[in-house]
Amino acid sequence: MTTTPPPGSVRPGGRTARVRDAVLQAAGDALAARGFHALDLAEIARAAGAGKTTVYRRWGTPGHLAADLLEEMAAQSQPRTHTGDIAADLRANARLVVRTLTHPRQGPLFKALIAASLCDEQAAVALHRFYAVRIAEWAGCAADAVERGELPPGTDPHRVIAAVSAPLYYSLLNTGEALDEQAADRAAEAALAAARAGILVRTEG
Amino acid sequence: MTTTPPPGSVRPGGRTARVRDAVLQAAGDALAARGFHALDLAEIARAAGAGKTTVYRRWGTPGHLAADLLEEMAAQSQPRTHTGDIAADLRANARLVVRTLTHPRQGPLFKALIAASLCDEQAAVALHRFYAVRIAEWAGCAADAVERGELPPGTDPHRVIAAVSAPLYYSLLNTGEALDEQAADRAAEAALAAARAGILVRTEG
DNA sequence: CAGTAAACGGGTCTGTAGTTCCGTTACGAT
DNA sequence: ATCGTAACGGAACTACAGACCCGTTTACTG
Repeated sequence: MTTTPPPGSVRPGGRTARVRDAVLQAAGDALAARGFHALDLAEIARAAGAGKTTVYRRWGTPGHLAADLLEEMAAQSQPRTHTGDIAADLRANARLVVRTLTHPRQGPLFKALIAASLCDEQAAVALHRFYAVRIAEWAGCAADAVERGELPPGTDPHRVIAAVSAPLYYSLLNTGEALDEQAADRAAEAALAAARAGILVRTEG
Repeated sequence: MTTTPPPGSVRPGGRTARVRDAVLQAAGDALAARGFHALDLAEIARAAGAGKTTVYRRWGTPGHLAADLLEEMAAQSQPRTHTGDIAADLRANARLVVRTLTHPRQGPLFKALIAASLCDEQAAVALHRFYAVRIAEWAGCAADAVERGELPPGTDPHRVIAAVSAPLYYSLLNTGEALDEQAADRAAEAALAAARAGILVRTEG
């Protein structure tokens, strides 16, 4: 019993890569425009100029397609700012999150991808990896702040960054509260206050 | 042009109410067991012992069914604790949220309902109302704390309660981090630290 | 308690998402 | 440059979610 390699993995270049790019682009557009529930693989194939069979063979379900898009997004993750001041760095991070979530394309896209992660296990894993990458990128500024003595020793840089985003996503998903620059700055300051109070420390386990 | 009243609104008692209860129960079970994407109205009808036509006529789409379930849940919202100590109250709230989100039925159900809110506008409105009700219920303990001088004047009780839940939902949805009692206590303490620092105040607007 | 129409529900029909088949294209190894 | 086969893609097929029809049950009114 030999395991058949997944389609697209043996000859990943040329046409295969072009099809993947076109399909992921079309999937992103469709997710942003209509949401995860309306993701129709046949329509994606049409928009991408690819064959319906191809899309079904390589991705199979909307969830797997969303997962692949998330992996691509994680791979193209952008670098953080470096102001050398923890308050300014956290504020920059919070404002970036708000700008992303209120962006006419990115906002709905992120909502759709979160919906996908709640409907498909593979998409969930990909989404968690995506946020792990984003948090790891920004954790540097909190680690530097500990180094400089701006935050208590033992502070977990990942927890600090996560604490900045958390209230923003809570507004987006749970309460539907508006996201603006004030909300961003408040989120950054709240995370900073908690970190300074020594709440966001590493825990053994 | 007379507007036709929605089915079930003219004769809301007797059989109509029984069917609604059975359908919402079956919908909750299905959402918890298989998630929002797998919500099939015909299957719900079968499980509820109702006619397929009835379910399609009264709810029409999975999103509307989820919205109705959320309204029912908001109406049956449970009262909060009253310890008279803000730290203890926030910890109780955080632990309740963690217990709910890790509950074998409630956890998947909440995930499914959030997925529904990201796929259907009506479900989104219902979800936001649900959290508004929950937050309003618990905001009392923060308002009392301001009254007692445990929190700075001008503190927004709703923001304090939202700040407790936010990191827990962020772990559930974005990072996939485990939710335990430690996480609950940390969330409560972080919210308290931010509130004491005067970050979570009402803003004019 | 009787009459009316609101709501239910079984049976049937249909549009379409997803599968399968098979010929064509072109990646990549030699 | 040549060749084997991985991957693509058009077209026909199938299963089933969701719509429709119409007879039956029953909630509310007076």
